[in-house]
Amino acid sequence: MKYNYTDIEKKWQARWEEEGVFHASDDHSKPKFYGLVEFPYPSGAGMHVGHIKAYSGLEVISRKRRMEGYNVLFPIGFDAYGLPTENYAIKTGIHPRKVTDMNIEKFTAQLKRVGFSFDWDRVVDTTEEDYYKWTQWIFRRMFDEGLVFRAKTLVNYCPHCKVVLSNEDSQGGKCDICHNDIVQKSKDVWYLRITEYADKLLQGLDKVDYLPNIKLQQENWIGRSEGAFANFQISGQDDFLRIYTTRPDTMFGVTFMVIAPEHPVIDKYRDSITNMDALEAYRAECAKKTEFERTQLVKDKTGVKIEGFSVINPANGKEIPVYISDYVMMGYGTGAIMAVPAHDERDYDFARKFGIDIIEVIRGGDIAEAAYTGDGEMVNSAFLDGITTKAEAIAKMIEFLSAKGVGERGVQFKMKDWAFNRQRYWGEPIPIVHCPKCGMVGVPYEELPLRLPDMENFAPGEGGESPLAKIESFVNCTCPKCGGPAKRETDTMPQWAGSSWYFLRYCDPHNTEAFASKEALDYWMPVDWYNGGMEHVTRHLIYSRFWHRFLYDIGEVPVDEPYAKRTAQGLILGPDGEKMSKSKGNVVDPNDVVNEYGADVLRVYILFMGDYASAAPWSESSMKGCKRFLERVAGLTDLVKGTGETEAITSLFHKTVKKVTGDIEDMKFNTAIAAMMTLINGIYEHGSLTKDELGVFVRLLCPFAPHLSEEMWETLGNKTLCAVAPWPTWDEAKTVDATVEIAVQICGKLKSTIRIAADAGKDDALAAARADERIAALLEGKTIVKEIYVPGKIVNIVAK
RNA sequence: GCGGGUAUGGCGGAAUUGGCAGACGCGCUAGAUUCAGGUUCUAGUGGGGGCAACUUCGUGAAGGUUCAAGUCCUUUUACCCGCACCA
Repeated sequence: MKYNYTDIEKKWQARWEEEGVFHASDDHSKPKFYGLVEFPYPSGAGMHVGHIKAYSGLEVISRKRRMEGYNVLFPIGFDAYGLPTENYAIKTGIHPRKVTDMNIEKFTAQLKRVGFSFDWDRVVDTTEEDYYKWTQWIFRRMFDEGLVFRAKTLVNYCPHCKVVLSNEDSQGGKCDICHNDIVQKSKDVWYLRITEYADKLLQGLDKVDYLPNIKLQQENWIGRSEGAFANFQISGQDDFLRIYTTRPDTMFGVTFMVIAPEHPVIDKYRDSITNMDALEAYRAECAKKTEFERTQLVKDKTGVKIEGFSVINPANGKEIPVYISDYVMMGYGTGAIMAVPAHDERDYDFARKFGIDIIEVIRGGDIAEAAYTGDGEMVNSAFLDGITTKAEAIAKMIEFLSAKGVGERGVQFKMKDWAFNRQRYWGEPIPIVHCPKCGMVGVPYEELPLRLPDMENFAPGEGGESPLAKIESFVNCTCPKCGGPAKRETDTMPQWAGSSWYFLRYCDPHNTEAFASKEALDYWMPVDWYNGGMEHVTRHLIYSRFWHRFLYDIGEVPVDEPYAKRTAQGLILGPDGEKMSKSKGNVVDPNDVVNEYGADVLRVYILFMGDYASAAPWSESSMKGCKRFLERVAGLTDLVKGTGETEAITSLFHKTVKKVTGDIEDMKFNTAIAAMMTLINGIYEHGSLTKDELGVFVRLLCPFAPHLSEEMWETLGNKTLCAVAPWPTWDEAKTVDATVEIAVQICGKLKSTIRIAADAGKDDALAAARADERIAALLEGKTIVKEIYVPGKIVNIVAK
C-alpha cells in the first residue's frame, strides 16, 4: 500500500466526526477515564508545535483507553479571556469578541487537522455567557463565605499592562504577561483568601499522584514554616510589637528589632518618634524601587533607626533599638522581626553595617567572621545554657514565653492572598455592587450572568481604572439589598478565573441549571490524568485546586482533590536548541509540518524525539526517519500471507505488544515507538506476516498514527473503526524465549557469549561456559576462585 | 543564598533489582538501483592499535565499594529549572 497521507487524513477525520466515536457517552455504567489537557489560550499567533506535544501524550493514552473499553472523556476548550486578545483588539480596532471568535476558529481547524480525538460536542469557551455565568456564580459563593475581601495594601502593579497582578503573576519581579518590571503600589483591590486554604492545599498533595517535582514546587510555593510569635513590649507604653520567628531558641541573642517600612506602628507613635523626617524619606525611597531592584540589592542592607522608640526583649528584659528596613516585608509574618545577628546572615550584615552588638548564643561558628546558622551548645542564654539540640531549646523558649503570656507557637505560609482583579475590559465582570448604605453587596444569583457590556473604546485608563468605569449605564444601578442608588464594581476578574473550574464544566457542558449536574460530577470526577506545562504549577494548578476544594467544602463537588494524577511535558526547542520564540525566528508551525509530512508523521515525531518530560530540540531530518517508518508500515500490506501466526516472529510480536502497552502508561512514548520500529525491522527481515499479525500491529500503532492505522485496518477487511477496536493483548509465555544468549566474563571482562536454555541451572550454565572454546583456552592452567551465574544475564568466572 | 534536576558516540536519545553500554532514529561511509538529483535496498559505523582472529580504552572529573558500576558511596565541575532579604 502506498502512503498517501493527504487523502487518508481527510477521509478518516470525516469518518470520525460522522460516527461521533470520540464523544463521551452518558452511559454511566461503564468504567470511565477522564483525561485532561490544559485548554489553550486562543492567541492570534495560532498553534505552536508545543501545543501539539502538550496534547499528544494524553491523546495516545485516551485513544488506548477507548480501545480498552473505557468510556473516555477527553475534552478541549478555550481559555479566551485575557490581555493579549484585548491588546490586539486595541491595536487593530477589532472588537475582542470578534478576535476571540476568529482565533478559536483557527485553533479548532488546526487541532482537527492533527486528528486529536477530542470530544468536540463538549467544547467550552470561558468568554461565553453560559460559561462565565458560573464563574461569577462561584465567585459569589466565595463572597458569601467570606473568602472575598477588599483591602488597600501594597500590590504588584505592572505599569505597562496597567493592571494589578497577583503574587503568582509576578514571580521574579516581572509581569507574567509582558515581562516588564513590576512596581509596588498602594491600591485598594480585591483578594481571594487562598491563604485560608494553605494547609488544605498542602495536605491534599499527600493523596494525589503528581510528579515529585510538581508536588515539591507547590510545597515550596505554599511555604509552610513552624515557629513562634512573641510580643516585645514597647518601652514606656502598655503596648507591644509582635514578631514571628522560626528560631525562638536564639532569643537571648536579640540585639535589635527590624520592622517593615510600612509598618503601622510608626504612625501610631509618630508623636514620640523624633526622626519622622528621616523615616518618611526612607519610606519614599523604598516605594520607588521596583521589585527587581529590591531583590538585586540583597547584599547591601539599608535602613534607618527609629529614634525615641525602643522595645524590651521578653527573654532577658533588655531594651533594644528598632530599625526600619526593606529587608523586612509587611506581607510576611507580622512585618516585624527580632534580629539575631550572631545566627542569621541578614541580621549579621545589617548589624555590621550599623555597628550593632553581636552576641553569640550557639557555639560552633566564629561570629567575628560570619553568622553561624548551624547547631551547637547554647550559651549566654540563662535557662537554655547547655542545651545542645535546637528542638529542645525551641520547646523550652516557647514554654517560657507562654508561661509569661507573651508568646506562643505559630505557623506561617509564604503563599499570599490572591490579588483577584484586572483593571481591564476583556474579563468576567465582578458581580458586586457598592452601596453607600449597605456597603458591598453581591449581585443576586438570579441576575447572573452579569453581562460584560459592549463598548467601543475599551483602552485602559491612565490612572489604573477599569474601562468599564466609563459606562454610566453599567456603573449606576440600584442596591439589591436596600433598593437605593448604588455603583457597580468595574474591575474584571483575572485571566485565571475561567480556568479554575473548566474541568467541572466538561462533565456536563450544556447544563443550564447548574455548572454541572451532581450525577455527571459523581461519575466523571476526579480527573484521572491531567497533563500540562510546568509553568502552571504555581499558578493555574494551585488556583484550580483552591476553587475546587472550596466547592467541595460547600458540598458542590463530590471529591476534595480535582486531579488524581498530574504529569508535565517538556518544551520543544528550536532547531538551534534555544527556546522557540518569534523574536529568534525559530518557531515551527505545525501547519507547515502537516502539509509537508502529514499529521501522523508530526504526531509520531513529536513523541519519538525524546523523553516526553524533557526538553528536546526540533530536528527536521529526524522527522524524515519517522516518515520512512510510516511508509514502511504502509508497505506491510504487501507482505501479508495467510492467517494465524508466523512462528519466527511470534515472540517478537508478543514482546512488542507488552512493551508498547507498558510504555504508554509510563509516558515512554519514544521507546514504545522504537519497539514498533524494531518489530517492523524484524518483519521485513523475515519477509512476511499474517493478516492477523498485521491487525495487531495496526491497532498498536493506532494511538500514535491513527489515520494510517484506520486506512490499513480497513484494507484488512474491517468494517468498524480501528479507533474502537480492542487493544491487543499478549501471551506472557510467548514473550519468554526458550533459549537465551548470555555473556561469559572472566574476572568481570566480557570474553564470549553462549546460548543456553532460559531455565538452565547454575551447573549447566557453568558447564556450557567452560565448554566454550575461547573460555576453555583462557582458563587453561588457571585456578578458579569464584563462579557467578545470574540466570538469563551473565556468567562470571574469577580465575587466577 | 535555598530547593530540585541533568551530564552517555558526530546528533536526538536507550539501558528492571548493579549483570554483554550505545536499543531505536538521524547523520556518515561503501556498494546496488536510477540518465541525474531524490527515493529505495544491502553492508558498515564509540575511540586507539592490528591484514586479521583479536586487543585496549571508554557513560562530565577524581577517588571508593563489588566477581561485576552509566547505575551504589564520597568529593568535585559545568549547565538547566524553580523560589528568592519568607525572619
